[in-house]
Amino acid sequence: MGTTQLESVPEPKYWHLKTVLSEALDHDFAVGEILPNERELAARFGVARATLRQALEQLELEGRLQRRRGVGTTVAPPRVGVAVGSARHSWPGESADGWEAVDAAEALPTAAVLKLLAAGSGSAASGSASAADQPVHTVRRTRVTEGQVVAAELLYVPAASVPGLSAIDAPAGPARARAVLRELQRLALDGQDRSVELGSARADDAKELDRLPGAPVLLVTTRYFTAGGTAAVSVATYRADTCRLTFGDEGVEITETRVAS
Amino acid sequence: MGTTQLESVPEPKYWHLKTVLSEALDHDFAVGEILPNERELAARFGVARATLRQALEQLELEGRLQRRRGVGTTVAPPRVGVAVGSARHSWPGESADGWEAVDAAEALPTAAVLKLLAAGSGSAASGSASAADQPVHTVRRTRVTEGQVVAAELLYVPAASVPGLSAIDAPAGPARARAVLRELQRLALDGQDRSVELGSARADDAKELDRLPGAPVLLVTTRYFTAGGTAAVSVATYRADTCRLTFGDEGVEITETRVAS
DNA sequence: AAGTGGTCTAGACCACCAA
DNA sequence: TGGTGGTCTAGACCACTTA
Repeated sequence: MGTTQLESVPEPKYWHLKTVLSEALDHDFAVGEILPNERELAARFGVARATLRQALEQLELEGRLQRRRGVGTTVAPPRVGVAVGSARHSWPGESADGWEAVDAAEALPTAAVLKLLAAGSGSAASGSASAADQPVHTVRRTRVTEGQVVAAELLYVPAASVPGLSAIDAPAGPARARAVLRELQRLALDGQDRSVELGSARADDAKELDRLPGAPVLLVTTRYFTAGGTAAVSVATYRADTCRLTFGDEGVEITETRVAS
Repeated sequence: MGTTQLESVPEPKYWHLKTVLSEALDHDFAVGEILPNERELAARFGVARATLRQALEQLELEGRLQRRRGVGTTVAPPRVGVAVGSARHSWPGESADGWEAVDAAEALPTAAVLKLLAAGSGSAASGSASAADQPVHTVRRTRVTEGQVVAAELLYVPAASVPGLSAIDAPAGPARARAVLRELQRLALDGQDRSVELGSARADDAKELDRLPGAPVLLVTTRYFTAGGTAAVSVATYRADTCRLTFGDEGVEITETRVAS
């Protein structure tokens, strides 16, 4: 009666497990060190393997662990900070910032891409279905930081945006991708627009990022504006486990995060 | 022999399930509509409940579904875009942007907070342990968008940063929090620094965000610089399921994302 | 071939919400 | 009180890596 029943909520096992493991990682393990395998860890803590895995999954989500099938679970290094918003208003590929052109192709835009391209154009051009029939050049790029692929990007450039685009005759491959970027850079960039959200890796992106499909990723969507409207849209898929996106307005960079509870 | 064995990889059940459900959500369901419960869905698809849950978890991670214990699973509305980087270089609380001061307190900084505050100060002041002994004012804020709490923030202000801070005598509560912010705004802001990463909600943040502990969140860490160095640091915890962080340099806003595979 | 993490099952019980 | 999602178990088999 008088007892206030303060927090009688039983903490879930996996949550407690995660806390214990997290502290063990801080004190008793070095970066890169291999943990005991899941079956042994589960036995050691007296829980089912599924419960143990639930704790490991969260720690991996937080960038503390790295798990690879057939290999084992290792202690992850601190997340690498990748600059996303430092160079203000520039076309993709204008500065050597770790991006590598991979390939380029031409296709009709999906509904989602069309929607991204349509917004911001101001005039209500959605009346006719013309935009959907216009082909879109897609450029695939990859971003490498500290020897590791941290992001895969798809850039969509409507053929109508860039006049010189139809003259490109390079065969598929990096050369063609670079050619498309070069043409794009000829235009006057009026502004850009960026958003970040959580997603899960599509099969193709996952392969490029050396992760399993469905792995958590940070989706960075950028729209590039010219006087004519939205000239291009890119969707970059960053590994959420290993990356920290930085939007430093200056050269300064945050070195480490993790605010303990 | 001649058969190239093209992609003999069997797609995991939960992955296929997710695809099927995703398309069903697009075509046959309206926002807010309640899905059949997990046991029935599992039976309908002929899989174990755990497998069905794996698919639902991913869809929730992608912001397509919303699940509430004791209630059910509903179709989520499109993510709300919350502006994070629009107002350039301003102290927290300077513009009425949906943030509400909740409380303020004073405590010794944790090692992680200390680290964030130390970096960027230029001079090697880490020699003495003085900073660790200096109390830090912590301000709790909450951000509401469209009637929903989308973020919880903890702002750390070293007492040494702001001279007028020691004179504050307001009792705990919103009034005290606002008083601390007011003092902070008196300083000249030299610059700021921002990073975004994936995390899981601590118990206190989860409560504020109306989620379970461990829910996926986007951690936005901001450092505020004055001539004297890092004057304050804030860590904002955004609901990853419902939020899309926008860094628009202008008034333009992305309206919808989701690039289908 | 042996060992790892990834997937899947068929149950059980619990915490929470609404009627 | 009944129905929902959340947690947990003790198994099984599979895909992958390494030796």
